[in-house]
Amino acid sequence: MSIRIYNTLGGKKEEFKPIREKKVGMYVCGPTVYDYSHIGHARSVVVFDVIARYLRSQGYEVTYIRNFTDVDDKIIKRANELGVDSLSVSEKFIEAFCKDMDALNVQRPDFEPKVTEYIEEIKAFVEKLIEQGKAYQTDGDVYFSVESFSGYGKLSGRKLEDMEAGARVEIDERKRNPFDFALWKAAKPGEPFWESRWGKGRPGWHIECSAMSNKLLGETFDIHGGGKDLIFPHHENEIAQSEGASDKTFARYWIHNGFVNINQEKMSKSLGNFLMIKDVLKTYHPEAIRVFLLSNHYRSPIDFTDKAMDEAGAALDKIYSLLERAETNIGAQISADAPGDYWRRFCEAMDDDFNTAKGLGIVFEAVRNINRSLDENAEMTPELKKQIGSDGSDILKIGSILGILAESHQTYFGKKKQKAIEEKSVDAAAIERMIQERTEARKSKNWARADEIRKQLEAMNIILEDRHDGTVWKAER
RNA sequence: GGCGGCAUAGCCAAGUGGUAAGGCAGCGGUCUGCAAAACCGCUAUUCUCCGGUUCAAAUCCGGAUGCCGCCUCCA
Repeated sequence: MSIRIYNTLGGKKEEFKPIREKKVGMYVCGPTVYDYSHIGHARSVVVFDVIARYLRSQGYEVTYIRNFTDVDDKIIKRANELGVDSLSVSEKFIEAFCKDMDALNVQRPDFEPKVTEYIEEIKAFVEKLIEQGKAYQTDGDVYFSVESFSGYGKLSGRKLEDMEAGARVEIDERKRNPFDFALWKAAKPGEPFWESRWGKGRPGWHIECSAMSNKLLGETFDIHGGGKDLIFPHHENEIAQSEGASDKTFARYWIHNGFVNINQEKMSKSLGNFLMIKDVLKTYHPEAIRVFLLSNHYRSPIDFTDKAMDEAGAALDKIYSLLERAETNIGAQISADAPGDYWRRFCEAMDDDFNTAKGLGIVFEAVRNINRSLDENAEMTPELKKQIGSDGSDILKIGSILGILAESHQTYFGKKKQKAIEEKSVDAAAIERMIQERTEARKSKNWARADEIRKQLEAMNIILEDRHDGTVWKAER
């Protein structure tokens, strides 16, 4: 079974064939670190995290790279606002980014290159383009000449002639074509700079990805990803530079994820509705965030609402509850191994352009079927135990790709209780005492007292479940 | 102005030629002292609308309407 990927370059699904058998080079554009990361960054990072995990599960040896842009106008601006140097701004937000992504159970890429660590490679790349006559220098700036690259516009489906009518680009007399873009920018007073043949300056925005991917993955690699907004101009320009310099295909498969909207509105500075990951994490379990992000196809827009997040949380509860029930019934811990039918169907969904939404549907089918099996069979026969262990194992294996179900159900529900205790200032010991009293009341068939206690707890957002082996409590969402 | 995407039940959503996954909410039922949880059943004869191709279309083609994104160093 082969994997099919929707390639932005060409605009259709294609069978995925890596350059080297069973090896994949993947480069994803990371953040410009001038602020905390928002939920949109989370989507991009989670989507490509899942893609990397899935490819590895299918036997590919993946070299996954995600860069940090740590020199940039916005970082300099922020540094000036704060009265610190730009390096301390970028370091601070790189650290914050890593903290957020660790919280979201994102696996670290193999390399996380920073622009400031690849200045020599970038200068050499620019030099090469100048030698080839594809870039030119004016004052201390160096520009790439878009007209030197005949394929310019092939990724975004634009033509230079058409775009000139747009008139949204300021005319810079020093550029030969308004769409020429900076490879190297001369330093203004007070800006960070590196010495170069063209004077003191710093890299332009696009060149870093070309230089770093070239160094780490070679002139041609398999997958290049990022948010949809990067298609133009960023990725278009990367192609122009890289293919201009090497005369070879740059990246073979271009994958772009859709945006996250907030209550049907685009996140934007004017609306001031940027939703930071660190803030969302205060309210929702990180795995619920992943479930939410993966419940739509990665290319579609997705709408962040409290309702959608509550549903994602409920979905996660449902899966963990099933795992708890299954382990209790078979009297053993379930581990992710011995792939079965659900896993096979999950892989079919993922093979079709990483359809995580369909994959999650398969998880719920498994959950329902196992629950039914447990409802219908009072006797736990060895065969039944084996079946449930195997199906549960599929769920965990799928979870290991989606990056969910990484906790034990004890930890998961324990944390939920803990959170309820802290946030709603309930007293766990008091709850236990009340439950104890209710249990006594029930034994003596004092239903009125039993119901009264339950009502009291309900008022504290505590829900009771009377099970065969005792009463347990849960915090209402 | 140029380019691209989307439109599936009350809500979210998968489905790219073979007769509508899954989740949430709702209603009815099983279980329960009563609940909760879980399960079962019901809830789109139909996929924005109009044409066309085909034995067959939510799926392909043309058109209409509506919504959205990019063309601004926003993932």
